[in-house]
Amino acid sequence: MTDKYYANEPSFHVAVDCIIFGFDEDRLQVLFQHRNIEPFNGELTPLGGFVQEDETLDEAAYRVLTERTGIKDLFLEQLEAFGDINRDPGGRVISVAYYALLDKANYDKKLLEKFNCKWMDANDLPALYFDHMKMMKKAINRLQDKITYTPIALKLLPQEFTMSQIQKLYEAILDEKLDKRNFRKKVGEMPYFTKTGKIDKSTSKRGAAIYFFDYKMYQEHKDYHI
Amino acid sequence: MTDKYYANEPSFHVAVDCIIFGFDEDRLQVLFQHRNIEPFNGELTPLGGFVQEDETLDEAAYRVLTERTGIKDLFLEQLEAFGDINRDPGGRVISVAYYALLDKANYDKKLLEKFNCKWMDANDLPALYFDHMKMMKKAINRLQDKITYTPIALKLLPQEFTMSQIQKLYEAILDEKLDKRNFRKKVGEMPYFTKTGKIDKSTSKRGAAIYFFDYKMYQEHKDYHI
DNA sequence: GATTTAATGGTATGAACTACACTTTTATTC
DNA sequence: GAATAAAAGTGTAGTTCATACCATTAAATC
Repeated sequence: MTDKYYANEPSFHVAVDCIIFGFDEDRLQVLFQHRNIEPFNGELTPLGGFVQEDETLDEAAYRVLTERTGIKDLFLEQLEAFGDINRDPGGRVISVAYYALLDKANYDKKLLEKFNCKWMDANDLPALYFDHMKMMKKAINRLQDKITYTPIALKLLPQEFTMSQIQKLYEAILDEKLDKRNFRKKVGEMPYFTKTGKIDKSTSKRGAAIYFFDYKMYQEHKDYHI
Repeated sequence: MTDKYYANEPSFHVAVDCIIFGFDEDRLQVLFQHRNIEPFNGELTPLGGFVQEDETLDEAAYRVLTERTGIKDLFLEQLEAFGDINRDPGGRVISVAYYALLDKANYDKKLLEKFNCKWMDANDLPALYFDHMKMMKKAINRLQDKITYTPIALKLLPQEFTMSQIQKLYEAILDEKLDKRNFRKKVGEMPYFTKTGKIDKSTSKRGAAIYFFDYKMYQEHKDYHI
């Protein structure tokens, strides 16, 4: 990389930190890793890594995410850059925070162990170092906001799901009970939630209709909200 | 700055770019500067500068802003970090975009000339280089979003203003006509818009009531929206 | 005092959200 | 095979909120 114009300007290590959300039955969860570098070696942190010269910020985040979870079908979005001078006592590091949504069921257990990762309940987070708690709060706020006008939350579920599952998912994210009939009414009005015809009997004797989300149709009818 | 832990990681120039909004009678405007460094020397860009070792990102943005406008009472918020590899042909630079709102009336004309700055109409932007147009779009979207649930737009007006002024301001930002009665109804319901008792006769024979925004009261009654 | 110019104030309609409780289905149990 | 249990599924009335829509008022100018 040529640097003939800006050579006199200071430079900084730049990292990405990914707040990775998963969903388990009825709980929103966040993925942490035991840090394997000093300082704070061994402590829990969001998954992160340093940006390399041959990658964009988004690519760095995607790399960290895929190499440690193996999951490629996910939602990933930047939150904000964090640049306080002493945010990391190990050195001046500017960190760009991301959040991601993925289906835990796709997560390779071996990778989880190999990288020493751990799911934690989003309502019961461990003590966090640096400004990681700020990132967490920002990520949860963004997620809560965004699921009210986009269907990104579905990335937390398998491709097929029941109404009860979506509702539990929304309740977990928004951290409040929702009215069943009103919720189903709204979701039912959206043309891109489609019945597969299949029935899930795993959670009730009666069985629940299984839906899938028609991403193609969604592109044409974005005008409905949950 | 110690760097004993991360010394092997790459490092990058980090810049801030500020999308600065102003308001003039009935137009939303954006401040640009003629770039004074190669490449693209002389072209219009948002106000920007390199982050220094002794400052946070926010501080860098605030510095760029105050040193070139002289204004200290403003709204400043980060948008997002931009890190494409070739976004700046002059070298690898990761830029953190900010947007700011300020009252043009406070702007020192001498500084404007000294730094070769120029207000442009937000609906009639010049050709922009790098990813500056992306930043612009993001800034305008954020602004449009945010004024519907916070009163930040008032930072674009003098401390005292008439109802017509706020309405024109909102119309300029949202780029649509608003119904006068409905607008006044909503604003009137908010306790923190307070009449000063003064009357502005500059724009009408009848005269319009002058209001001010009670920031203290706002802290207690955030539950009203425009 | 006639004219001009912008400021001011209210109502009726439709849309959207909220609250709320019983019936259906079928596997399991006795 | 009748009773039970457990979750899925369904509709309506009330209320709140957003929208559409103009005539009157005040004061300065001529």
